[in-house]
Amino acid sequence: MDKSYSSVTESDIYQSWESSGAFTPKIDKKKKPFSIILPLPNANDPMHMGHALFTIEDILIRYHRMLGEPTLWLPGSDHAGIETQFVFEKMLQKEGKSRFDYDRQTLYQMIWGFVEKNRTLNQFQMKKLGFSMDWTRYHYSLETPIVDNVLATFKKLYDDGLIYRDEKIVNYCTFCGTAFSNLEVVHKSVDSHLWYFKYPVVGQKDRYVTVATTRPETMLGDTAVAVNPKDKRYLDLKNQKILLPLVNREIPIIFEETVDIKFGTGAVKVTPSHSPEDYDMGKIHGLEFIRIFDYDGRSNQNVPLKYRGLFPNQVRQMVIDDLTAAGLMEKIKDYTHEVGHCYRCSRPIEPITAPQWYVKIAPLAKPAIDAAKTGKVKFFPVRFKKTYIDWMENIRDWNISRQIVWGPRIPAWYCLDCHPQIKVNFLDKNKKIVSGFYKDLKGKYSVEEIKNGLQSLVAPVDVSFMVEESIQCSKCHSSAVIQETDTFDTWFLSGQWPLNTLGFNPKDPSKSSPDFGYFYPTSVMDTLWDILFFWVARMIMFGLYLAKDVPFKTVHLHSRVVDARGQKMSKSKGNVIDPLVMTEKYGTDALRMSLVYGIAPASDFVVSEDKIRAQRNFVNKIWNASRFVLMIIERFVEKNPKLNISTTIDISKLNDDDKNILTNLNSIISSTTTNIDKYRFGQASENLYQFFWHDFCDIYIEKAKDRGEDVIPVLLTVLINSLKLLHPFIPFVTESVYQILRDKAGLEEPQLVTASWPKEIKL
RNA sequence: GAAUCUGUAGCUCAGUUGGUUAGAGCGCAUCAUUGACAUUGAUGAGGUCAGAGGUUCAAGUCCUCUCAGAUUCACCA
Repeated sequence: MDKSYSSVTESDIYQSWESSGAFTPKIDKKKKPFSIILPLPNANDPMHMGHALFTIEDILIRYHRMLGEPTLWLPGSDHAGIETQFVFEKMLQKEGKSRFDYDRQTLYQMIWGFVEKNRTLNQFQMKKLGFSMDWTRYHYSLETPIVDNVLATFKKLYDDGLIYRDEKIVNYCTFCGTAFSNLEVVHKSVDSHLWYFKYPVVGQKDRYVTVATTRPETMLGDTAVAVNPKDKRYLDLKNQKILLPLVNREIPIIFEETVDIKFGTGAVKVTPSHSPEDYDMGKIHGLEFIRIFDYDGRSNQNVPLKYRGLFPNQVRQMVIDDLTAAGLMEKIKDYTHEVGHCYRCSRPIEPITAPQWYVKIAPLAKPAIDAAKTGKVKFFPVRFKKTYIDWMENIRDWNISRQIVWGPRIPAWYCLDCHPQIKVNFLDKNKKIVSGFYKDLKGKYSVEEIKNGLQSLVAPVDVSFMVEESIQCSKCHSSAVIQETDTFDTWFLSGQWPLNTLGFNPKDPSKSSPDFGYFYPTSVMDTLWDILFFWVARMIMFGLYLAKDVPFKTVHLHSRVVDARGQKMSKSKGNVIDPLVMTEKYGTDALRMSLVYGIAPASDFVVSEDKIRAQRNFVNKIWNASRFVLMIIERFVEKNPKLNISTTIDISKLNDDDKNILTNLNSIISSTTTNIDKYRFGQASENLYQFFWHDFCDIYIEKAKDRGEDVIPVLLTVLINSLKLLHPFIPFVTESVYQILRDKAGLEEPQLVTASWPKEIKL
């Protein structure tokens, strides 16, 4: 609202709504509820245009509230594991520090404090945008009861045999210091080269096998060369060995059908510890796994001395130089290929073997696929159903462990006395980093000192663990028991969000809160399509697994906001339009309207200041038209101080103009209702705009200027019904106008936010 | 490599199950208006709906192909 028109501010109106209790639904078993769980924003993140699109949810919520349904919009915010830690580490970096300067308890406390400072900011901002959320039911993902539930879910999965540890090849970012799921890897096309190396065959002078590779540096970890058994060029190499150059290790030649005869030379160097395909080959052929890069990104003791302690690109150059010098470089060709990059820091991902925690996903995915196929969960737009099912049918086991601090730790405990081969990293009393195997450190450091200064531990996959917290080992009764330092993938927690925010009890579902029984499954999950797999799919799986029902009946995927050049808005590109700046400049109503006006579902759409300005003019129009109606009423009251204002329409007294506008009103009531029901917000807002501005203002009101007081009932009826229809889109101005009208014309309903949705008028 | 989406007025985009002269906002032109309107109103110009073929009484809308662009998924050296 343009502030110059009224002394009532948007925040006054918001407060009056909130304090009236309008946002807090009352459970009424006789009525069907309507509920939406807010896609939880990151707690440390200020709002951007993407969040402003929650306007769509507010439209649904306000509409259903006006229909008289007990309506819940449940807000919350997420600790956002890796995202937040990444932001925090950037701050540390500016101070010349790093995460390695702190033990994990201290680091956790520091991040906690950082998030607490920012956590209320986006709440304030959501209120600015007029979102009618039930703040009495607000949740934060690290609240103790929520975390307890998440840990209980882990326990249940474990008891059901769906949790396991394995040392597979994972997507590891050595800069972020953690593994990622496949979804978190961004594939980018990179211009590089194919290097052709000659590997000598053992015992055969001048017989070489030439391999082609994009990653020369990994050759130090080769443990085989693979050729296709049908490849005639290599038939003589059965049972022969290769002498790996630079390393002088004898490695076998294996025959593997998956090797493409046509690619390169048809011979592949095999590095099982640093390539996903080679890992599979290594498993099938029982090859040696030699990991040559450590989790800090540097080469380790598994390579010859001169190559140790270096980053991959440094090793690459040395290997190329040394092979060239040895006359083993056959040729170098240009080659473009896809390389995985960290979605967080954009550095190349190092495929690396590491022990991780996994969820067996197939048993969870199956019911979630069925739910989509049978329509228990509906998708809008429907094309996303196919995307969802395709993805779910090809899903792989879910790596839920992250080697970061910020987030709940995986509830598993190891006994260091039973498993002295566990490696620990910690800060000693003097704050110096100590790394090593427990068996070597045992005499020198107490368990307490290790625990207090702990940064991380690495436990081989064959060690046993306990899933109940205890002070003693259940086998040897040692008190050297230490908790896993891996934390959960954020989505493991947020995947259970609808359950946990509504008070589901995973230990005993019958003891869940009344909210859960009433509001679950929720009505709609509205979110951006880019977290369909990350979040929506996981919520469906967890919902069905834990509560035996889907978490929401409809998934509505909304559009993505892009800039005028079609680019995704992001801080690093500097093309962000700040919704709060727009709110200040043009009013919240104008911003909201511009976010839904004329948009198609789930396609990118452009927000520009022009568009917002156009909607500001519309909001002004509403204000001014209302002022005109008020003026007519005031004149009437001056002349007839003792008469009441009537909104009752006497059909026999209507002229053609009256009949026309009322017919149009009826049709806009019915079209707006179906358009919102079918998520056609763009159409709904366009029709309303057209009706109000042209049918009502330009035609009816213009003609009304020449008429007497008899115009008042129709004028008021159309205005009030229009305000109601517009209210979900344009809440502030409509409410403020309505309340003035209420006082002048003696209307019954106290506020628009809880007023009844219009019904067609009988003519 | 697989899948999906997009191509409609100068710009940004709507167009629901195929149905009369294809719509909006911004911009542009002309006129009017400053007594609801930090303006607004009236009128108008501007489109072979990417291209080709097909189905149909009827296609922007359905089918096939071509061209152009975007995105997502994917372990190919």
